[in-house]
Amino acid sequence: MELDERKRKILQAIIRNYLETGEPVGSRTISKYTDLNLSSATIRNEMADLEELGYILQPHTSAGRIPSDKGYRLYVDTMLQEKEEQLSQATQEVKEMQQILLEKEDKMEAILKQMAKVLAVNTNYATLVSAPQVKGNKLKFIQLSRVDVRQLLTTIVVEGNVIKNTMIQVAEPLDDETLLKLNILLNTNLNGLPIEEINLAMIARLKHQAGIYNDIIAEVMDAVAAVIKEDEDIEIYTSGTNNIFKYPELSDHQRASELITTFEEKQLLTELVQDTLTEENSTGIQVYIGNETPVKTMKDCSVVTATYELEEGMKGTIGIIGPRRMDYDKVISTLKTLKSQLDTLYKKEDTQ
Amino acid sequence: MELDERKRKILQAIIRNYLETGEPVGSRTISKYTDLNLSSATIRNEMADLEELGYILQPHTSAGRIPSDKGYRLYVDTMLQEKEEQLSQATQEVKEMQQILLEKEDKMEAILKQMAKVLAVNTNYATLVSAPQVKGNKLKFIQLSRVDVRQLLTTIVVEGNVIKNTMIQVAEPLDDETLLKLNILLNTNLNGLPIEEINLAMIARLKHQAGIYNDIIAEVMDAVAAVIKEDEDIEIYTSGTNNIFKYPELSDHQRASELITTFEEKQLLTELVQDTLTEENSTGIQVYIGNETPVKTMKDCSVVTATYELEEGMKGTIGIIGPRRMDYDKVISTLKTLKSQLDTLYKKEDTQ
DNA sequence: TGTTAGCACTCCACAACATCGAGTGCTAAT
DNA sequence: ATTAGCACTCGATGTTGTGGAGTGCTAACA
Repeated sequence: MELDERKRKILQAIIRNYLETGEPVGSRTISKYTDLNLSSATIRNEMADLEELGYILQPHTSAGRIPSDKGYRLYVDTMLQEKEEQLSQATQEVKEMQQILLEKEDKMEAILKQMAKVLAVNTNYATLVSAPQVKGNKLKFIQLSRVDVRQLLTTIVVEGNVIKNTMIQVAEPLDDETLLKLNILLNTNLNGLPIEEINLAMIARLKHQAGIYNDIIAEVMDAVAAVIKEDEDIEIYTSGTNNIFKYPELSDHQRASELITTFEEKQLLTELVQDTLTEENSTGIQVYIGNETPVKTMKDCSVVTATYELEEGMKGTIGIIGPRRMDYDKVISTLKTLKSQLDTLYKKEDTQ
Repeated sequence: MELDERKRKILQAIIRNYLETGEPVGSRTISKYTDLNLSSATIRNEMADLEELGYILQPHTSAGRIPSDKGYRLYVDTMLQEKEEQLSQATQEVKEMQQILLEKEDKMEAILKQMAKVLAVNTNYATLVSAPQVKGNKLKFIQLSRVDVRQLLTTIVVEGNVIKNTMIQVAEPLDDETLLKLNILLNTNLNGLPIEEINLAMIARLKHQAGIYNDIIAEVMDAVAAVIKEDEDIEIYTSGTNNIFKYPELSDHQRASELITTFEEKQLLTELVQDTLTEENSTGIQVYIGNETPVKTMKDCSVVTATYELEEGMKGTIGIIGPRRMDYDKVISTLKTLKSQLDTLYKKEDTQ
């Protein structure tokens, strides 16, 4: 059996209708909904075929049909309609984002949180934003300052202006000259190095050069190591988790509790983010339908993600999590627009 | 009508039983549960009295009784049993906390998150931890560093070792000498000042002294202002929100959705934290029962909070949010122990 | 006078049952 | 190939009835 044009149209109609209502859709509905001018009986025959082909399924014998994962997949891959109006509608949220990014000060964290929130409010789905990873970035600046007689402050700036601080308690006071020497030593040796390359061998060499300042160097290196390590567990911000209650198919106790937990324990989401970052395709947009998602607790959800790249190597993820019957059109076009805005942001800034 | 000893005992028995089961408790149950050796009929009479006095109520005519807010209040105020075993049991979690605090490095944020989590896992309630506020604290260290030709890094350390950074873009490069001068100017003028006192008048004076470096001073002051402002909105960490699903009385759609939203939009919790911090009583522990809580969405919950003080003026809050029928005994003793641990932490550290 | 046994009554929870209607598959006619 | 018609299925919804837990009240008792 073939999936001819008419079957495709009917499938499309079924999915569209189901996305709107969330109810199984029957043959009579389709018979009127489409401009195919076919009777419900004909539709019924076609539907039986579509079911056999695996694109739709029946919750029970005398109910209408709902799309299967395979059906959604086909829809997402080949049937999305990029209407103009849709696009302009999508930019609604994107405009708000731009506003946020313009006022961006330097509080990356606050911006990302805000982004997640605006997206959630506008889409009525749960959202997720991962902070850009500094993977492969270079150390730009390192400094020791004396804050107190026995307290030193390590300040480390990585490319992309990620700033980290650590306090170090020293056993015996350092004089200004020593401090200056240490700073020069650190900067000449470490500046410009990708943070991943600052490893044990490097530390050993520095310790050697440091001579009597062994202990302090060791502590500073620990701080640097902490920075590197810290960036390994990705920061993820979520918003709109309560939106799941808007979709009955997700909000029974069992599922709701699992999902809420997943959103709270953000490390459960890293798998998703990682997957997105690695499996990047040409558009930078990925759609996970139902069981396709890497996170098992989301098997009844669909997830649409976009990978953005602020600067060379600074990649992050934006994700939207909702029910299978998600408004893919809107979500995808929103993410596409947002992604392109973010992608060009750095360049713009650079040339301004 | 008086609340005599027997009535108290019956009330206590009703509450205890209800805390365990969550079901309305009937006269027959109490008749056997207590060692009063009274028949169910007698209990019934007493229960009618207790209801008239407002300590208990009936969900419907032929159901048992459940405690009213007034009943819970009396229980919490006068009937808590601080068994020894209870206390030692409570310290279970506290020990984990101590562990966490010992490994504390300097990542306040991580510690607080972890604290919230451990508490949530152990108690089966939702938890909240607010970061200590720096209110009234003094500026300890301020420094400008050149990171790049046109980028300056402002590092500000406040007492209690809260560190803030801001990047400043400057129009034209500064030479080393100027930078040094600026640093001296900033430190001599600002060090030791309570951050609240760094206001417009101060800025004006500095601008005057700064002469041609007007612009940079202005920017630095903005950064300082940002630090102050930032500490106004309290940081709150929550955990175990999914625990609400363990209590049927909280987990219908309506309530669950509201609660989840409240926990996600943490600013909705600031009111609670503020209230706790201001209305501090002798024990430092506060119990809000049902409608007593400042947050309306929690009218079906009870909240127990503790105020801890790391250093002079650095106060924070720990809270446990659960159903009205919360295990007050356990929660309160856990929080008491934890609070005292935190309160003494700073002193210990200082003298070690 | 306080306590208790007994009893009629109330009301919810739960199960059994009936009903309705949307939707189907199939057949036969067009 | 399409469609009208029909018997059938099955969940959703509503009705009814029964059981049991619990009450309040009364009368008897210590």
